[in-house]
Amino acid sequence: MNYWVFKSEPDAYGIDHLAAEKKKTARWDGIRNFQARNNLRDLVKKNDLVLFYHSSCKEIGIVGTMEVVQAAYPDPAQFDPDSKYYDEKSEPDNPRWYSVDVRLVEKFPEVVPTKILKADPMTAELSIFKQGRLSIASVSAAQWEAVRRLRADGPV
DNA sequence: GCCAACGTTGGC
DNA sequence: GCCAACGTTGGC
Repeated sequence: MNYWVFKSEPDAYGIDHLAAEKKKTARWDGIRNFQARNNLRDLVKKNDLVLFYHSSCKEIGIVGTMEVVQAAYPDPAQFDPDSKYYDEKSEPDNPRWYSVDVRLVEKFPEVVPTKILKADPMTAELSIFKQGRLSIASVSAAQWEAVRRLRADGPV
């Protein structure tokens, strides 16, 4: 089983949106970056665990955890001309973009903010800080454990 | 809202 | 296949 971090702007889709979904489950779609796509399509598997990261917002940081409930399948939005994720270059028999389905496991009582994450030697190495654009990135078991610890010891 | 950093595109 | 220009992301 692998660990991941998924990034999203909460104004567009945040953890509270996921919490409000039926069965707290939703399609994670709109990934339009090739390296993120490769991770999603080839490496993200059912039952993998995911950190939910809020970017470009007031409280930037890790806000909870999710579980992958459905491995990669073609993102239907790429074929929908009305979607902002429409991609005219993608063909149905050779889709460019993929989605997975995720279920909310836990919303943290407090955001674990970037300041705290960057202060910890383990989580400072998270790829979200190393490679800004990667919206789907792997997390080591040690990093996952470090986040769990920061969450438990975090600011009151 | 600004600006730096990076991914993608397109001309050669 | 390189690389400059462009657009977008994302932290502050």
